[in-house]
Amino acid sequence: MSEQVLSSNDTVLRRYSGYTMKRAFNAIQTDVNASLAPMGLRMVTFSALAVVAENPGLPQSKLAEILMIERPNLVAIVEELERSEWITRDKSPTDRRAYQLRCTIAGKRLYQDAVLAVEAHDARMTAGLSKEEVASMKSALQRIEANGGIKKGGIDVKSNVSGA
Amino acid sequence: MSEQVLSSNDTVLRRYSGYTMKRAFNAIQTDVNASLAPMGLRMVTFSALAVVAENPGLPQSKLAEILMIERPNLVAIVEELERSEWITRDKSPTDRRAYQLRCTIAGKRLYQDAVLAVEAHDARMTAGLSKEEVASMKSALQRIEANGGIKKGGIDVKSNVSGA
DNA sequence: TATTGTTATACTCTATAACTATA
DNA sequence: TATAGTTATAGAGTATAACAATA
Repeated sequence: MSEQVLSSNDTVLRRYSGYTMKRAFNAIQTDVNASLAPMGLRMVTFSALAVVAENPGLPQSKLAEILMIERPNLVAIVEELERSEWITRDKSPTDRRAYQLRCTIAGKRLYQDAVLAVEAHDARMTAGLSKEEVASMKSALQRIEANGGIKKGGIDVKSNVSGA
Repeated sequence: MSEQVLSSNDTVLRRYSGYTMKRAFNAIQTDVNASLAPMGLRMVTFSALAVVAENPGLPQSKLAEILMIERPNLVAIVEELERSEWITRDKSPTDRRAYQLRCTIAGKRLYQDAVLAVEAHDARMTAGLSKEEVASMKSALQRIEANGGIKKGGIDVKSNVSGA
């Protein structure tokens, strides 16, 4: 024993917003997925269901844009919701390339239950924080998100980092 | 047109901390990886390098525990840092199963450069927020992380953090 | 020419089981 | 028996190219 391990902690990383945010988000994701799993939903399928419920008739391309998911990756998500008969995909009468997404009755009912589960999850995760503290945190997070979209010298800053 | 698409936004999801946090973290991750890529680092390899730099001699199992990475997944990360000759893996004299991780001179130099890059990244992402707002956000995020470890009716009660 | 939805594909991240060599 | 490091593997999540049908 006593391998001369010092404080053996991550103090040095805690000064970066990103590290702390990653750990908090991991905790959130674990908890929300555990909360939604019993009703057959995941974080992303809940998000898609919510946006469809609030924007009936919207096409997949719009849903993908709203959730910032690439169109190819949305296909399986929409299929999953359709297979469970929580949403319908009807051909658009004005654009025969597009589908109109809408919640079924069962989908709306599930969505209502899921909202309660996610609200309970949110309350659990923010326990000990005042409404003002949570509001302030969300505001800061949205500012960070907005700052991310800013490109500096006209150079396109994207995420693609392939090895090699 | 007028596909009857309403606000076509994600307002309904913005009330959940997790959704806003996911979007903010995506922005952070994209930016930090773009910042570190030119020096051959990613977010996770930077984190590992930082912890090794601050805790010379620690074994992989401890590094995995600190960063909350499963041991099998840490192997490739450590290999990557070793192959680049930024850390060394010496057999522990007191436990022949374990390795002692240490930064090389080049690793320490790279780490210093990377710290500057990550600090610049952090300043960029939190631009427009006061020091107090950033500190408050981090505090809230750490509280959320701590709340995640707590199981209510069960056995798994972890650390009870201060406050409340 | 551009867009919608799709297929195929590939790379990353994450989680688990099981092995070896030690303890 | 338990632990340190490893291998193999499988599941998500994410990104791009290219296609058919349609605009």
